[in-house]
Amino acid sequence: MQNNMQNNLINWYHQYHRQFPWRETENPYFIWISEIMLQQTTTEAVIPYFNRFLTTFPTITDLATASLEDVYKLWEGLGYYRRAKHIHETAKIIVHQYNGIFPNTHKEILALKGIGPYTAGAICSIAYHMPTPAIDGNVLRIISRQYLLKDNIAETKTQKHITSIVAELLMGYDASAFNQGLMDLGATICRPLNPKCDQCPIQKTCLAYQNNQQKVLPINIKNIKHKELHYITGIITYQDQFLLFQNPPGLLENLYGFVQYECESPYRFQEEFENQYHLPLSIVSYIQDIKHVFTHRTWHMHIYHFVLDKPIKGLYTLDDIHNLPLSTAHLKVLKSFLKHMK
DNA sequence: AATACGGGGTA
DNA sequence: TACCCAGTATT
Repeated sequence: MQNNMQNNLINWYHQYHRQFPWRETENPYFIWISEIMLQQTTTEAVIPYFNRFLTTFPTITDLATASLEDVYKLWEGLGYYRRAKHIHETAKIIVHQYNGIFPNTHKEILALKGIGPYTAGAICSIAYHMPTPAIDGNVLRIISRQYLLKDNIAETKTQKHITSIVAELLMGYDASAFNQGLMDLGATICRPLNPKCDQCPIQKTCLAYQNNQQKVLPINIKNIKHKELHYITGIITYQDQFLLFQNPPGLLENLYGFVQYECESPYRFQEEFENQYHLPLSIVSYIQDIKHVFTHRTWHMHIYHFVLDKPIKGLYTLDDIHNLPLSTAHLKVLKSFLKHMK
């Protein structure tokens, strides 16, 4: 066996790989769900969601026949809720077009909703041992260091270049162990900050290490515009019920939340509400301010309690709310209100 | 090519 | 703060 980068990585992986629930199976359905959950999400965050999800929906057919609301509820708090919608849609397609069996060609898998180049490559290599690259943030970083690539990994051009390098490296090796080896190496050794080069199985072939550039690479320049938004967030009650609405397409699509307007005062909120619902609203009290940070915006929620004097559509008891998917931001708001009231 | 899309962890 | 995380879809 050659003492090359691939074998060094694969041997290291077999000896030191991390244990995860999704590594106890090669069932393509389980691998699929894990890879979707792991998109831009840490492994620790995913573990409980993965276990709950597959206990609730042990087969693709179980998932396909569930309600979208139940799928969202299981996703509550995990973020990027479009993933839940895509998984549900895709499960139905697999039942109808593939007889409930997860497809087994790269082309068919890549065509499924919510599955892009990374996820298709990961599923094909892990579930089917196909020689497909799976280029994620870890791989971009490791390959940049290994080959001393000084190009910006945020650019498509650089990502294509790295994809072609990995495709070549993979040939003749177990892509499952190789790809997962890169992920584990990136998470534990070849980390973004303070890489542990002294423990690295592929240190000998690492050009960044040889040139002492491991703390400089990769180059990752992206400009993220961050907006600060101020809202009056209304806890609107009628007797023991709360008024919620379901988000339109866009941010937090289909999740339930409290009514909030981007305005200056609770009196403006009253006006906005009366324009929209054609019903009067009384202001009861200020509750508190809560800040919630998203990737590209921050919400400053100034929370007030309002009451309705007539019932309208969209009122839910606390028991009802327990079964509805809410965003983490508005779960915080609800919690704050309940604490404030007792 | 740029932007929208969550939430939590880390230094 | 700023950046990162087993990225994808849309414009």
